[in-house]
Amino acid sequence: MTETSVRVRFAPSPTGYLHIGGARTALFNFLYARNTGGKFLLRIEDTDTERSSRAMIQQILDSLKWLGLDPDETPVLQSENIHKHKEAVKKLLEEGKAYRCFCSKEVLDAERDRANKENRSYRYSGQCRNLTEQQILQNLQENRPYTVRIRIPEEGLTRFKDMVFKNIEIQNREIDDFIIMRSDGTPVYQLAVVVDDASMRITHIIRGEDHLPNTAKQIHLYLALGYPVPRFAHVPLILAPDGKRLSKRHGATSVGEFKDMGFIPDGFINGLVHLGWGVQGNQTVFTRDDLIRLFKLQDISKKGAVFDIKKMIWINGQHLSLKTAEELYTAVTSVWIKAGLLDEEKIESEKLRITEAIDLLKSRMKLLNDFVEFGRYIFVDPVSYDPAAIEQRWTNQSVPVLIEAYAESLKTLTPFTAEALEDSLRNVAESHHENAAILIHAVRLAVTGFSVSPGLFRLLAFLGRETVLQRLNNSLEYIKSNNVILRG
RNA sequence: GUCCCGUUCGUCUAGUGGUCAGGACUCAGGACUUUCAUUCCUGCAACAGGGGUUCGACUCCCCUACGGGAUACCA
Repeated sequence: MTETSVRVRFAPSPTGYLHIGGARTALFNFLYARNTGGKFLLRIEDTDTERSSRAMIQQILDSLKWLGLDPDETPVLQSENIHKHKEAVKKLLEEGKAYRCFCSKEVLDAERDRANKENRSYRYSGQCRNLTEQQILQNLQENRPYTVRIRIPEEGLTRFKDMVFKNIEIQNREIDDFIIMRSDGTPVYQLAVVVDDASMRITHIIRGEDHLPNTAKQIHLYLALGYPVPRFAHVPLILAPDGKRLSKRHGATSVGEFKDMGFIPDGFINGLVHLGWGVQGNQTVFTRDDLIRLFKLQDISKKGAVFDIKKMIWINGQHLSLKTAEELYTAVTSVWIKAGLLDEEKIESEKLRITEAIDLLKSRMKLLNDFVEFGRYIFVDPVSYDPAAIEQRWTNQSVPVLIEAYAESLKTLTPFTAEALEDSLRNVAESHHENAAILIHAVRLAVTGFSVSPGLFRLLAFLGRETVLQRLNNSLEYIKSNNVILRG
């Protein structure tokens, strides 16, 4: 790769869990890097020590790992770069591109309040913009606290071409001489990002639309510091169903919660990518490789997207059927273990059998947790039967007779295969002058407890003679002892 | 308030001057002489409003409305 090769970063602040919005930003960065053969980096913006925590950093790292969005280089901690930030401020000060501001916070706040009350837009008065050497010296000698402000040109226009939002123009007079270093000597975010992105040699900044208005400010910093200005791509925000911005306080769900719901990474990512990205054609389900191949920043929409969990679940189901039972093995067995249906040893000892069970079920599942709810009967006899199904499938008076006859025939059936099981069932039905469907439904309910399941005969073959006979007998008993009303 | 941005079916989106405005989710029907939670088919449903420009606007321009973001010694 040449030195112009793409370097992008995801820069979360560890003040909370990684949620859907952050995950999507990380994903877009990752896809862009992979699509262009560039590097995907991670920087933790932990300068707000009050709100940041180690635990949160770990959570974010874990979530990214689960999503398969591993950074290509060691993650950078912003807090470790403070000396660089301070140096940059010093340099700006020396070159006169920034200046010390001795106005107190109280005075500033009061001015802002007044402006708001009078419905004027607030701007810094510029009090300290042109202090003389003399005045500055005197203030310093008096030990008056100061912040440092960047000097923004009073005239002119700042413009840049956003890769999503196209041409953006902002009048310089709209940009305040914003603070880049606090009175306690710590640099402010706006300065820190610019210095960090430059030192990480970031070529493309892909981030949320909420940073769009910050961009002009940052461009002035790049210019003042003599750094090359990177390209920007702002992605629209994700909205809650009421159209409001999705936030921690308002409907945002952490990545961990989606994992717990039973999403698999590829399904989740595919769902995520539809929030603000679309490509010509009718494809909805994309593998990771598809996305890497097709992803273009130009195809990101400018409109905020409302998050739709139903579609997300459907997409996850598509991925579940797309994957092989082997690929799903670890994920599915772990939910089964958690549900107490399996234990660790069997994962190894019954690998073949479990793989077959997954294969039987997977095309009908939407979330991993469905394997527990709808896959129970793979491991244990039904302890109850769906009441609606009882009403529908067991109330025919010939049901007990049919089940009994079928059970009888299964005692000696060889081989115990799907084909043989089906032939046998049809024979039983026919010899009793009944429709095979009646028996099929009755048996399914007996064996699974549900009115729905994978193909019945394959399932019976899988469960084996002993289990099937046991469950058929159980059902007979249930029908008898619970006085299931029989009608002709 | 000011600045910036946006507005195609309920939702996610395709569409860049001439299309019956396409697809997906959801929902409703139907098919698969075995169920559906799989699969397939069918149906419902959209260019925010008003002005221009043009032979012709969802597509270009302006205005209005609505929505979002930003306006911190937070990130």
